Parts: sequence; C-alpha cells; structure tokens
Amino acid sequence: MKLLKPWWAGGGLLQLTILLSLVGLRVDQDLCLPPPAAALWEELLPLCPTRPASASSPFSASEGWERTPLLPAKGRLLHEVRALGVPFIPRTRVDAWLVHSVATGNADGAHGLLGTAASSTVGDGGQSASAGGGDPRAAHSSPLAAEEEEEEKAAEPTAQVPDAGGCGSQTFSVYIQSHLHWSDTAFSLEDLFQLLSSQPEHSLEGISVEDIPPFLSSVCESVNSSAQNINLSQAISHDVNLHEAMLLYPNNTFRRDPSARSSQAQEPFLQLNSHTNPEQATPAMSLPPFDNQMRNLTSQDLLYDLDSNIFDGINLMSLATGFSPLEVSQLFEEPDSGLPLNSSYNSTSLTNSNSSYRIYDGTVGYHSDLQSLCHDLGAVGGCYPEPHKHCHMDHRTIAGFHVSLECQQVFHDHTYHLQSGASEPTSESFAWSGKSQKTSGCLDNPDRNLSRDEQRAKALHIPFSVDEIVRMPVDSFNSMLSRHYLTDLQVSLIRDIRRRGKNKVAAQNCRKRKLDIILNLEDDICNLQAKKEALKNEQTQCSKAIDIMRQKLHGLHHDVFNRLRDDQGRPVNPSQYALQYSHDGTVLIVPKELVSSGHKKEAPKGKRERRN
DNA sequence: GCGAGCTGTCATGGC
DNA sequence: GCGCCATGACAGCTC
Repeated sequence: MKLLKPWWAGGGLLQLTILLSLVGLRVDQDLCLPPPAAALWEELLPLCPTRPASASSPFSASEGWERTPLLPAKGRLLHEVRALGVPFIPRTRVDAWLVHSVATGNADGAHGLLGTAASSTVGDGGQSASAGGGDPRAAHSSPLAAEEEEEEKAAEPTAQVPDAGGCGSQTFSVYIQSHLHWSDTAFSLEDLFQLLSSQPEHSLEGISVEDIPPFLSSVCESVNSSAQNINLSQAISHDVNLHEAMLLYPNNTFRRDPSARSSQAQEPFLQLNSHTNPEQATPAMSLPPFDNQMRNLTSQDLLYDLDSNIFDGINLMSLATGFSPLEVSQLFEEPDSGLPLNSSYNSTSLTNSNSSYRIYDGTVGYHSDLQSLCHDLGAVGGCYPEPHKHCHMDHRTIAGFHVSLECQQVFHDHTYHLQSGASEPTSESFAWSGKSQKTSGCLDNPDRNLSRDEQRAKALHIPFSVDEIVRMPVDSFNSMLSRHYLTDLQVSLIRDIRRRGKNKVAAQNCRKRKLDIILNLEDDICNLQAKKEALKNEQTQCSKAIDIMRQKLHGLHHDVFNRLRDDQGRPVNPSQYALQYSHDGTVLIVPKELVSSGHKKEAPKGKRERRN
C-alpha cells in the first residue's frame, strides 16, 4: 500500500521532536499527536539529531488523539528566546511554547499545555476556534501586548475544547480547524506550511491511506473530479495551503498534471499562498502565469470544486464584507486580483506571520493582511509592492470593513499606482455623490495618480479595473456583471464608472473635434483671405487690362475716323457718326442718331423681355 | 487674488 | 426602452 505523508506531517513533527528533546520532554509522554502521524513516527525519529533516549511512539492506542490548545504568551516569549539566541523564532503557539520551554527550562508548563487528555478532547471546530483563538478581530486589532493578554486569557482552562463526538476523524478535522485556522493566537497556516517546507526532503514519505481521516477523505472525494493527480510534494514545495492540502485525494498518485491546472479549481490557491520556504521566495516562482481560463470559471464551477468547509468561511467572509462568496473565492483564484502572491517572506521573520493565510471564525482572511484580502477583492488600485514593505497588521475589522489605508500596498499588477496613506473608505466614501469633484476634498488622497473613479472602485473593491469597465463592450460588460456576485452598490458604481468613463472620453473627443473644427475654420479663414487677395490682384490686373484695351480702342477709333472720308472727301465727324461692328466682321459707319434711336428702341424691348 | 485654460462631470438630446 | 454618443454648461484645479 502506498504510504503518503499527510500535509501536516512533515518537518513540523521533526521540529517538534527536536525541540521537545531540547526541553527534556518525552514525546510519548508529553505530546499527543494525531493517529495518522503514528506511522511517521518511526521514520521521523532517526531524522532527529537529538533523539530523546526514550523516544517512542507518542500515540496512544486510542483512535482519537487529544491535546489541549497550546497557549503561551508568544510575544513575551519571543524576547526571551531571542535573548537566549535560540534560532527558532516562534510564531505560533507551538513555536512559542516550545521556545518558552527552551528559554525557561520549564517542561512542566508543557505538561500543562499538552495532553490533558479527557478534558481537552478536541471537538467542534468552530467552538474550538472560539475557545482557542478568541475573537479573531480582537486578535487582529490588538498589538503585541493585547495579543499576549489574549493568549494568556486563552491559556486558561476555559480554553478547553468540547468534544464533539470523539471520532478520530472528526477530532482530526477539528484539530485542523481549531488549531490551524483560527485567530491570530492559533496555529497559522503559514506555520503549518513552514513546518512542512522546513523538511521537504522528508515530506514525501507517507502514511497509509487508511490513516487519513474520513474528514479528509470526504473532502477529497468532493473534489475528486477536479483534483486528480496532485503531487503532494509539489504542493508542499509550492507552499500548499490548507485548502489544497485538504483537497488532496489520498488514492491518486499525487502527481499534478500541468496541463490540468486550468481545470482545477483549487489551482489558484497554490498561487496565492505565502511562501514559507525561503528558497522559493522568488516572486517569479511564486507567480505562475495567469490562467485566463480561471476567469472563465463560473461561480458554480468554483463552488462545486471547492470544499464547503472552506467556503463556510468564505461565505461568512462575504457576509462580513458584503461581497459574494465567489468574490471572496476569487481572491484565491486570480493572481491579478491582488493577493500577496509574492509574499515570500523570510520564514524566520516575525513579519512573516503577518502574511499567513488564515481562516477566522468563519471568515477567510490573511493573518495580517485582511486588508490585502479586502483590497485584493478588487483589481483596482493594485501595484507591485516593494519587497521589503510589509503591510502592518493594522486594526481592521471585517464586519466594520475598516480598511487601513496604510496597507494600500496591494500586490496587484495593474495600471494604477497606489501609495500608502490613502483615505480610509468609510461610509462617506461609499456614498460619494455624483459631483465627485465637489467631494474631492473628502478623498484627500495623496496619490494623485489614481483617478476618483479608481479610488471609488478601490474603496468598494470592484474586482475589475476602471479601464476594463469603461472599454469593455456592452455585451461583455453585462455578462461580466452577471457572472460576478456584486452588491447593488458595486453594480451602481461600476455602471457610473462606465458612464463617466465613456462620457469623459466623449468629452475629450468632443473637445478635440471642437478644437479641430476651430483649427479648420481658422485654416479656412486663411485660405479664404488668400483667395480674396488673389481675386483682388486678379481684379486689378483685369482692370488694368481693360484700361489698356479701352485706350487701344480709343486710339483705334480715333485713327479710323481720321482716315474716313465721306462722299465729298470731307473727314467724318466722330461726334456725328459711330463705328458699328457686325457679327460677320464688317464695320459700318452709322450716324449716332440711328444708333441712339436703335438703342432706345431696343432698350424698352430688352426691358420688356427681362420683365417677361 | 484674478483670469485663462484644462479637465471631469452632469444634463440633455439625437441616433 | 436602452445604450451610446455628442455637446453645452458648470465646477474644480492648475498655472
């Protein structure tokens, strides 16, 4: 039978073993681990350089495994550990507790934290989440001191998790949800990924398929059609998240066919995880080419393919944020949507914990980057972050939808440029009036590269760019609106953006045309003026020619009369006679009386003709 | 401070 | 009826 190591059983177990040995704990006595890990134990122990002398299988014979939440004061312990020069920086309860044990040499505390069996059976995930992690919003909004306080509170016996049935599979799944999902004080997924990736060379060894709890099996079955051939090692090397880990089908070969990537709904999740392996922190590696086919996935496709357990959180997230589950899910789907794809932090950096993907009491978010999450709901306003810039875990509540605009460094690749310090999108910003420029003072956004519509879209987390919204054909635009779950406010804003954008372009074109018309008219004026001057010159020339012709005619007339003689040989008086030219070229000498009378007779006739 | 120019937006009408 | 486009009018911003 093929043995497959589950997603949670990698270097983490080895790490636990090493650290437990450092603090003098015996794993078999002090640490209760899930039964599926039992098969790994004998494989892992030789890998431990400081194998406890009495190390043996830590697992009891019972199917279930029980452990209490690990609840040290992490922040305080960090300082202690650092002071001791312990290279293992705790970022989770487990880490913190272990390091606390290392720092204080107190293994008794571990006994109090671990393995108080019957009273600490892990039960319902949601309840355990609330019990072990407290209010995630409070955890998010609290600084380190508050976090310590919260963890201290959580360390109280009341933090024990009720038993939901005692089934091993259920307890396992609950363990995942209760200790690996929830709030800031719980075991983050990134911690899990780090544990997995810290020993990648051992992570391929497996456990029996039967050891995988039914919870995972059911999950795997639910996505079997879309999750065939997933390479677990590849998944781990890609910092597989909990979601994908849960989607791994135990009976397949765990080989991921690259050609099938586009058809696998959970594939984008790989692209969106924070990198826990520093060797894979290269953004290029963490940013696979965007698969356009993912855009074509309908909501049904996604929802069918994704596990409902995960989407319970997404749905709650959507309720909290006002966005549809699909939008939330698209956070994980579209690299362009701006998730911190290349949030490949140093795994030993404390800031890493701020980038870990977590699921809070039903709400999906990023450990410190809920803001990123919410911002990344929209494709608007993204920019490449500076690698060393991390979003601070600012106080932000999902329900209140407060956006800390200090974290405007969204991991997007769009044409918009974001700068930190943008105004927080409040209800005022959501209710911008039409006269946006009148309200521009409310924006007070130092980033003038963002247009108002872009700022609006960013505030409402429109998952499309303004350019897309404006330039998209109407059919595509309508289909886009129908394909995405958008609130009425979002749809209204999108339509306003489209209307204003098109009108803006129209106004620009109109002004261009108007300017062109003005320029053309000016050109016409110049041309007409030139023509006028030419006609004037031509008129002058014609007048001069007429004068010359008239002078020549006068001279010729005078010359002709000088040579003319009547029958008696006398000169013809020009005042009494006139020269009349006929059509056949003959010239007649006609008395002026006849010419004048003839003109008088023709003139009325001509007038009559004109009148007729 | 004032005015010109530019730009975005709205309202309106035509297609 | 809807959407797009064109355009006048208005207001804000910059120089």
